[in-house]
Amino acid sequence: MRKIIATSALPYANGSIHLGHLVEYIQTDIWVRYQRLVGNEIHYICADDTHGTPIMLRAEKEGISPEQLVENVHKEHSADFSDFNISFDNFYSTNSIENKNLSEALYKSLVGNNKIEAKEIEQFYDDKKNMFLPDRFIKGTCPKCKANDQYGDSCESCGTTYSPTDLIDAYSVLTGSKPVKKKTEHYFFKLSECESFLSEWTQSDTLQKEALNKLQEWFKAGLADWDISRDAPYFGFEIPGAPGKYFYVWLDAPIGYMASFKNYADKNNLSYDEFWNKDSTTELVHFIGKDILYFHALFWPATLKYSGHRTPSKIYAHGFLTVNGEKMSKSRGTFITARSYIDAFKTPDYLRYYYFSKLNDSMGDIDLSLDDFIVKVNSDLIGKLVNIPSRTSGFVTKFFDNKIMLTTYFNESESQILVNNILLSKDEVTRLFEARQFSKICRLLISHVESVNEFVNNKEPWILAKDDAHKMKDSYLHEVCSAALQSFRLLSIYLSPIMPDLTKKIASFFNQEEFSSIDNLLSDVTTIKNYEHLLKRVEQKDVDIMVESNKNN
RNA sequence: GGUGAUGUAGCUCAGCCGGUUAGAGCGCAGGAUUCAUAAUCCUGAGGUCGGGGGUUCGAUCCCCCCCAUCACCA
Repeated sequence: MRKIIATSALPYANGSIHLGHLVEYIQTDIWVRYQRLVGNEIHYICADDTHGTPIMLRAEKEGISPEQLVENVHKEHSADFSDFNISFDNFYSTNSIENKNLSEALYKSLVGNNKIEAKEIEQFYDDKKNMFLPDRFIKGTCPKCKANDQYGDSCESCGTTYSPTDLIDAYSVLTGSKPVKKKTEHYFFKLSECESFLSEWTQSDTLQKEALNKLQEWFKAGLADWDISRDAPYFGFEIPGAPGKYFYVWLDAPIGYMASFKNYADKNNLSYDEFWNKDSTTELVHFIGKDILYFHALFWPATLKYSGHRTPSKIYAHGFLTVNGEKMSKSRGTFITARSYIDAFKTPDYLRYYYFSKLNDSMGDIDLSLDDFIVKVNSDLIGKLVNIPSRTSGFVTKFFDNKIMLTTYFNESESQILVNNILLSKDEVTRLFEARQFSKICRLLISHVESVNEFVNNKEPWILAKDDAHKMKDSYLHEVCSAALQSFRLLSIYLSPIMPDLTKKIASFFNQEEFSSIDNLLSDVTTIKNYEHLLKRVEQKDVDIMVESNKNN
């Protein structure tokens, strides 16, 4: 049995969860639920990322403390994840005592290993607000295309990147005053000294090919030391022995994975050390978006390595979400929040299925086409999948007292073959789950679903039902309906990591609590409940309501 | 600007190391069927595989250029 920690990236506690975030949480959750289904020990860990200037300033604007803000957001995020059936074992916060202790401890180890260096740098400063300004809090006119109100790091109009000094008429977003340069001492993590380790680590089957390509660019450019400190005022952890200096949010954010696990392990009698010690034999798997590859494939393993910990086993990066082929947009209503989706559809399964049908192991972007969403979900799930019990269980209820035959008692070769083909797909399905080839699983399973419908069509149970001989137990009619229903049950087990709401209902239809293991596919299920419709169609008007509600945000 | 990715039937996507008539689902047309909350099954039409050039006996799949879209540039 494998022992695994899986993580999804920590959502920033500065805004609501939207459908773009959910690509990652749904992808991870499906993978995690699959691991549980095959009996591996897996701990799904996450937390809110709570520190940094944007959070400090937003709290100030709302007239509350940053602590209060991140607590409010934590409640909102927790409810969103729960409603999407994201099965975290722990969803914690980086603003926690465990994270403070671990961040300090890791930092001290880095200092002990001579990987931290203090350097004096110059930064922009807002002297009305008395604080240093991150690049994105400085705006001005683009030196190249003269577009107004461009951020301090790059121009959204022409795409040029530059430093804030290049801007014409730069001003502070906070006060409008002209930023002035000011010297300050910062702490740097000497990433430049980690090159040989990182070069080796990144090539040890921890990354996707595309990610590796990307890293080659960075290696080619040479690794620069990493500025890990910020000056007060800053919402975060103060650096030990350095009053007024705080850890940069990206230092303590990934340590939040450890902190969340520590918090969880302490409550559940698990060994923290077994998972994080240098010589750990457990697996550490990070699911991330391709935008934060830099942090997870360079800083993070280097931080772990030089603080005496194990390094990640796998970094799985996914692409971005587009809606209707375009970047999510607030004015078009395609910047869709998790909450508005749930309000409109009540169950996450439609979206979980749709993402599942499109996801694979690459870093490519995926598109949520809302028209396609409606037809795909309705056609695959309602038209084909749920149609199986809908069209066959009536006979079982009417003639066979809700009893279905065990597959081992099937006499007829076609019903045996139908079920066997589905059983035989188990290895393929598990292999594809493990490899995150979700869209391939989807095609495979739907083709089985189609075979079941084809089988029912060919066997014409409604004709058989006109003959009294077929209304007897173990008759051919009984076998045909049982084969369809048993097939449906097996397919539902394969689908259970994807659609927990739906498959829980299906389990209950077969008088089972839930589908908890893939190992006993042929458990002795013999009775069904009277059929009640399992899933409602997706209506255009629900999509419209959702899109409309996002236009006002 | 540099780097990387993407561009395959109306739509959403598959296409392994280059190799016989390029695939699926949806949609569309025709047919079968009526058990199922217009749900199923069969058949069919549909593509100069972004454009141009090259390598090769042969390229959607390799190389170069161009166009479009997107991302990253710490």
